[in-house]
Amino acid sequence: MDNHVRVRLAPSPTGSPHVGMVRTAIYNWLFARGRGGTFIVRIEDTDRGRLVEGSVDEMLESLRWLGIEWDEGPDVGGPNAPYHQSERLGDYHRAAEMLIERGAAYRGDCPPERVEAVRKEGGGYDRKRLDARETGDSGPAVVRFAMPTEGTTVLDDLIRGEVAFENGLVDDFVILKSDGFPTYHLASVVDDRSMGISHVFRGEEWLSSVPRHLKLYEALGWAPPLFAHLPQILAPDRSKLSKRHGAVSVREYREMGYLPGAMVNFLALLGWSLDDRTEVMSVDELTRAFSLERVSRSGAMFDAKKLEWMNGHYIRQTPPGDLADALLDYWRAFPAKGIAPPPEREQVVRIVPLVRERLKTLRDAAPLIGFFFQDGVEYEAAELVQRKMDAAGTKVALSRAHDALAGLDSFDEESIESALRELAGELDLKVGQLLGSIRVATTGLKVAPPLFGTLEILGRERSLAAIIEAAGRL
RNA sequence: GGCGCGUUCGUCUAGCGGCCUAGGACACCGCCCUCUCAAGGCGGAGAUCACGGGUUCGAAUCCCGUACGCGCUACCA
Repeated sequence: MDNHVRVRLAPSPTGSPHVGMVRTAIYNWLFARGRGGTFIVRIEDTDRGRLVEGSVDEMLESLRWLGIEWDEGPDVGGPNAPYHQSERLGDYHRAAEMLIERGAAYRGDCPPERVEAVRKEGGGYDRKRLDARETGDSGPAVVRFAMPTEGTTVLDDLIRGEVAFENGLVDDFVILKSDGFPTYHLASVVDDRSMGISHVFRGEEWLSSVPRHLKLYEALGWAPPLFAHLPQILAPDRSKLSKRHGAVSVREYREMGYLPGAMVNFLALLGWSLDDRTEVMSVDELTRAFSLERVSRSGAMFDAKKLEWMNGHYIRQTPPGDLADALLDYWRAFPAKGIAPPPEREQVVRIVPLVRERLKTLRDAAPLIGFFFQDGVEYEAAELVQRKMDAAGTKVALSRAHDALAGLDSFDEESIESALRELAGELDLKVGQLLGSIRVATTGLKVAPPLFGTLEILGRERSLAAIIEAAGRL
């Protein structure tokens, strides 16, 4: 039973992959993986007017980046595979013809206003009146589904339970457009059937269309798949999430320095939970734990702050070597947010432990460690002078620090720390005051990685030179 | 307007009749730790469980109604 699971993600190539679409992808994927099923990506490109060049590639690239792998998709189907609906027009036309022959659909070429008008007259209207041959109207020909005017259609939704719809309230929707392309309703039903889809997980905005789909299956003589309508992802103002609310495409999050693991984990939790405490979960754990029973019914607001926290958590969990690789990859992909020229991996691996718990995103790294890779540091001389100190005192402190460090047998973190702490005592300064001056002198930053480790990595020569130069500026 | 779905701390949620004087996480506040900033530890504030009726010995949990929010109502998906 379980190995009959075949689910699909059916994106429309109309722009960048939205986080809502990605969440739907994650649920489908986790469900399939958890049950030894198949996960398919099918491109729903039936609206030629809204097609956006390159969006299929961007979509697939985003899924790949997230680690979401599909078993069948537009890149593995080969010619005539049903993965681009635009290549399967014959299927939809055949289905439409079948429906027309059975009297379940009809060709109508009168304008939409006329359809509406005839419907409003009510009382079991004769659909032939919608045909131009009868009415004398003329417009582009479309095929409409003859929706039953009586009875109730009931769906047993996997998440929401039974939902009933009055057939008479659903209009005769278009299944084949005048340009020869099918609408979503026909195309998805035909494809889900031909691809052997067992479960349809999609956004709740589709719930209202269910009676159409169920009646289509019925008229075609096909058994429908199981349905689960997922809660929506909301913007901070509870409206639908869109560009005006900030980043909505996964590409943007990638560019902002988010880790794919954090992204998947966070999105999985937007509308689903395991229990009352487990939040950080690997893909393996998610796969094992995911179940429809625990998907919530109400919409979930996209909490960027929590994503940020989770990303920081993932960064802290990442071993230094892996984090260095992630940073290098990130800088390579987005040079503007990196360090030029690209640093040596070895060097980054050494620095990473110093800043790992200070990063919320990969983007935070460059400003914090860029000085390691620059020749000189920039700062205002006044910044060297710490609280309750003056220029003269700072100058003395700096040159004494230089001497102390110069005399060290070994220029390692521990030796540096004890030397500097001792010096602070001798100068009757707070440790923070002394280190503050040295920090600015060597990094040019007021907020920087821990100083002792920083100096060790910087090395004796560079450290001493920077301190001397700073003293000279006072 | 019609139809459908939804409604527990600001946010994500736990809860599926008694364990709830409602638990966890993010955010927020305070303290501790501390070379800056973080991270971490400890503590705090924050939800009369949308509202009103029922059912029941007992309801956040079941039923009905109302309100509000969202979705659909396209030759868009």
